[in-house]
Amino acid sequence: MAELKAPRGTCDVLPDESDLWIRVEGVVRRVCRNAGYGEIRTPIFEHTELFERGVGAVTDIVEKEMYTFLDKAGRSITLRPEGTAPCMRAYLEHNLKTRPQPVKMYYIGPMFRYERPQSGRFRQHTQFGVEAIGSPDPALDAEVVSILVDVYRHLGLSGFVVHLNTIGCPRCRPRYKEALVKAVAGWVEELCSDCRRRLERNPLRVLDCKNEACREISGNVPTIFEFLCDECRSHFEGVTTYLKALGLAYEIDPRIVRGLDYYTKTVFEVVHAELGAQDVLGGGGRYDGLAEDLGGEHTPGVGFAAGIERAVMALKAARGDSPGAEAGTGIRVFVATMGAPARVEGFRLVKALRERGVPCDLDYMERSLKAQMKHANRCGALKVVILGEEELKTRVATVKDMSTGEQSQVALEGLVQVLSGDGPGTAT
RNA sequence: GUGGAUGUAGCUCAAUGGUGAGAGCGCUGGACUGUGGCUCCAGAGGCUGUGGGUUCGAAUCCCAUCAUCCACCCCA
Repeated sequence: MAELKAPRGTCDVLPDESDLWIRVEGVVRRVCRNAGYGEIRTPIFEHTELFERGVGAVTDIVEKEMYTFLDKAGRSITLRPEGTAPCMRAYLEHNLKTRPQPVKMYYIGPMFRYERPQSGRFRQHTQFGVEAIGSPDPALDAEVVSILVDVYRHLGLSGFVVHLNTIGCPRCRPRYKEALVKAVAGWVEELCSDCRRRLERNPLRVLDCKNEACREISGNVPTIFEFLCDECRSHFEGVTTYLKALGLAYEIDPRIVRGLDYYTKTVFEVVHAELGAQDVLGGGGRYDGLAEDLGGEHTPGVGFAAGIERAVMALKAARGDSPGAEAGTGIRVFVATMGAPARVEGFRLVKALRERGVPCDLDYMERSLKAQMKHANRCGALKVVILGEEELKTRVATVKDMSTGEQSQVALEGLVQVLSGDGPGTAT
């Protein structure tokens, strides 16, 4: 057992698994680009103040989960815990309002939160997300939801559900909070200790408590829909209209409230049944107040963030998690050689094949021919080129098809062409 | 930060307080001196997480610590 291990809550993605990651990232990029979103790459650390003001000073993230340190000049720096505030910061800093609106951006990258690790939760995790900044149009809310869903659909994932809600705006939300507190007032004794605390700090959180008793109580409480102002009501209707137009299935779930302060109006989550307690694949919403929180002028925006680790977990759960017949190394051709002169020839051949875009490899362990064949098989090679003294002498290599076992003789000169699929192949 | 479970070979796991800690898979080699998958044989690989303690004797019992897993809180 190695004495040096990856820090708590972090992990290595080994080559076996990285294929899956690359697939997820590829789908994200394709779906985003098709919808007119360009990639933004913001720093991995920011001034601590950005998150204190953006995410909200009384959120759990800011209160206890940030990786914060002083740099050598005494500045307070924080490893980013989320991607939306940095995107908005970049929008304001670079005056992106001077560009055609809305500005649509996506990102993929690591986020950091000092939390106790558990299934689906890490101290460094990777999020992909999109932000559409500069327009209050409910069509954008729906677009953003559909982008997230499309990513999962294109990954072949099923068994996920879109939960949709609205949490109003600074005009109507306080009225609802008040009504909520009043409605629960008679049952405070029945609430769990966490919820009693929530009641004071953030009453909406009582709605998504997992405790049975709390759920029963909050189930009988008025929903926010009765308290929405006209603007929020029509915005929500707009969002649902557009979602229906897309034929996108969703469930209105008055319990989802989200934990970051900047959300207004639309909030949503995509949950997956097979993920355990941390079942949220991704979530997001509208944040029309964020720009002002950061000292900019009023600028509406919507977006989401989703966890790549969780997407990968869901994909693994779906395929029964049987990497089994080892995904292979992606090698198509293996060049087996015997003797030093043949190895030099093989080394050149491998280089030539790679130049032609054929993934190939040869032995580096001084293995016997037999062992090289075995190795080639395990690597998943489709063809093996055998080069020995005889082949060198006659300038004709033996090519074995690993699935049929058939062998053919191919002149060295035409080998690259045959193996790269250009020529019909076979000879002499 | 809180609660529970678990730490033995690269992986999955055995071993009543009592010889030199084992097996399967994987890895390397051989049977087959130039031919993979199947089979058989062999080899390499361990400070039993770490540090204390109890004991004639500890992988095993006790304490501490670290780590992992699961759940809470919260979130991706």
